[in-house]
Amino acid sequence: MLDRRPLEIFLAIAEERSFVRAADRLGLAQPVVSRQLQRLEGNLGARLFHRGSRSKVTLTRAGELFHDEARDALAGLLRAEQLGRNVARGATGPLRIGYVFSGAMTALLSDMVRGLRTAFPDLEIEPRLIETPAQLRELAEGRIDVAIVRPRPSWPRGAAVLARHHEPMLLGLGTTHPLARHDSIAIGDLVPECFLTPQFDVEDELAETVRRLLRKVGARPRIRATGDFITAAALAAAGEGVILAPASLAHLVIDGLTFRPISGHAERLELAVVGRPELPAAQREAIIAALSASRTDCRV
Amino acid sequence: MLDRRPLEIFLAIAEERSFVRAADRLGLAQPVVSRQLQRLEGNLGARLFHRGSRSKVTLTRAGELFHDEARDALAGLLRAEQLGRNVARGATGPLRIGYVFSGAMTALLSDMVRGLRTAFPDLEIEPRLIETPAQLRELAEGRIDVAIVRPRPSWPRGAAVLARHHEPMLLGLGTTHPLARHDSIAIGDLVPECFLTPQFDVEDELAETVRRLLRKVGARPRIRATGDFITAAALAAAGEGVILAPASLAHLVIDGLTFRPISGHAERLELAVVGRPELPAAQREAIIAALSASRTDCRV
DNA sequence: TAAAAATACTCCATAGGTATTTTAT
DNA sequence: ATAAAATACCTATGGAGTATTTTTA
Repeated sequence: MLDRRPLEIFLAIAEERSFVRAADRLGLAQPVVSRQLQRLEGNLGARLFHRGSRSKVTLTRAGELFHDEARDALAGLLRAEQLGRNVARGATGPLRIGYVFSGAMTALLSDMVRGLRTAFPDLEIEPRLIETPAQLRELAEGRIDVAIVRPRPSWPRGAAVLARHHEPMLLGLGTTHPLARHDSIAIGDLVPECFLTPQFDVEDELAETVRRLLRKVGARPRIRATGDFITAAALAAAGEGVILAPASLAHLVIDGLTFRPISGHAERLELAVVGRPELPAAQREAIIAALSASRTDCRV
Repeated sequence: MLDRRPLEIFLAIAEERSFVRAADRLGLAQPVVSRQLQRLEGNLGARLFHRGSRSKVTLTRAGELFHDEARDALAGLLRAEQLGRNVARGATGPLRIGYVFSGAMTALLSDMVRGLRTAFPDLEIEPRLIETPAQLRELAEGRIDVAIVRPRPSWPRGAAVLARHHEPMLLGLGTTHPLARHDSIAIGDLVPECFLTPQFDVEDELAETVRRLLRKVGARPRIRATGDFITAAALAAAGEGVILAPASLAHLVIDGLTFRPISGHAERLELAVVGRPELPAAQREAIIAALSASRTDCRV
């Protein structure tokens, strides 16, 4: 029964202490203000203003008591509307990002987060490290909003591929390693080498990549799991083995470690950024913009 | 822009998880619900529900985020409306009662407070002891709502006289006092007596009444001020003097004290209950009812 | 196919506008 | 006399209804 308009009008009169000025402020004709207030007073059953034709309009006691609640109620409506619009634009609320380790290793995750943060300062960005299959499941269930995953032949119903990313994998090895004398390294030369791979989970991205690489020359790699990527890099620098890393990590300067391209059909790192169906357009665009702007090879 | 109706409809759909049932609950036709929600979604710029013809209607993520604010906003509106009505009925908010001492000495104040409390449990009743002229000033300025005062030939503009109260003043004196042998006492016999009067302020009601009484026989009273009424009564019981008290206090049993009517044109206690112009009708009626029901002689 | 939401239209209540009157200073 | 609120009357937006079509499990 009590609606928004009468509250606005009531509060405008209360602030302006005049029906004419209240009408003016709201862009209405004065009789509209008169009638709306009368209707409100009728509904509540009490006069809210003393009005004299020449004298100042003043709140009655009932009006004073009503005033605060009315203001709060209207503020509540405005806040709901504001929040609704922000939610719609994707400018507020939580945004849950799933990513595989490679997503963090390349610049994909950080570029995306930076771009979103710039566009929507109030967004609650929540990144979570999840393997690809689990991400796709959670994406379908609406438990994450964006997924950075390994490419799949098919995607969950309605999921939108926002970007595809691919870059070569480089070989990281100690500067004193014999192979470091070559500008690029043939896959065949890698057969006797020990590959150091960070192992996070049962499904181990990098180890799998290494296996695919050596399978091209009919060999199985020697693999040594390490706890994390930095450990692997440090051991490689010490000559304990070699590591595979995406090209975008080549600028990662580690003392005694150098990177070389792998000649021939080198393994490439492939990633895809996928948004859930109802991802707000503004967020989609911000993500695409952030990834297009990134220096890595990225096409939508 | 955001109004009450769309919020109600949004929340109804969210609760019922069905457009048809939501329409049913609100007593609307189903297309109304559809259109209103579409308009809301258009205004906000986001879908709020997933709807399939056969499947359950479920909130989108935007809808979930919007839901809480929407509910709060609507609750705010309802509360404002509720409070508005209560204020209008006079069922809530502060009610400031001014009263002169006689108002408390007779049953007027307590009857009024009891009646109002019964009718409006939530009312914040604030009684304040104020002299008559100050009460009338505060009544005109809207700083008190009801005044229990000595009658005046004219009242502030718009002030409504809710009740007039008058009762005889009795003489209180020690049971062993010589005058106590008479059933009623002539004013002339009181000339030599010492009147004990509680003195609260410069304007001293009871002392003034005593002076008016003795003036009828051309005499000036001996007056002895005491701090409060009970002290005066105790001293009178001890034979230190006599007191004047309204008849409604005659049932006040104090050991050694007895009351006698004053014959002839005895002074009468006159009080009036006046409400400020905009006093809610329900409060006016509750006051009148409370005072009519009281045993004291009271006419409106 | 059947149940539910969307669309197409019709109607009318009321928000809003203009012109005028009333009121209090 | 005049500024401001109230009243009278008109218009049109949009809220609500009925009938119908579209959609998907």
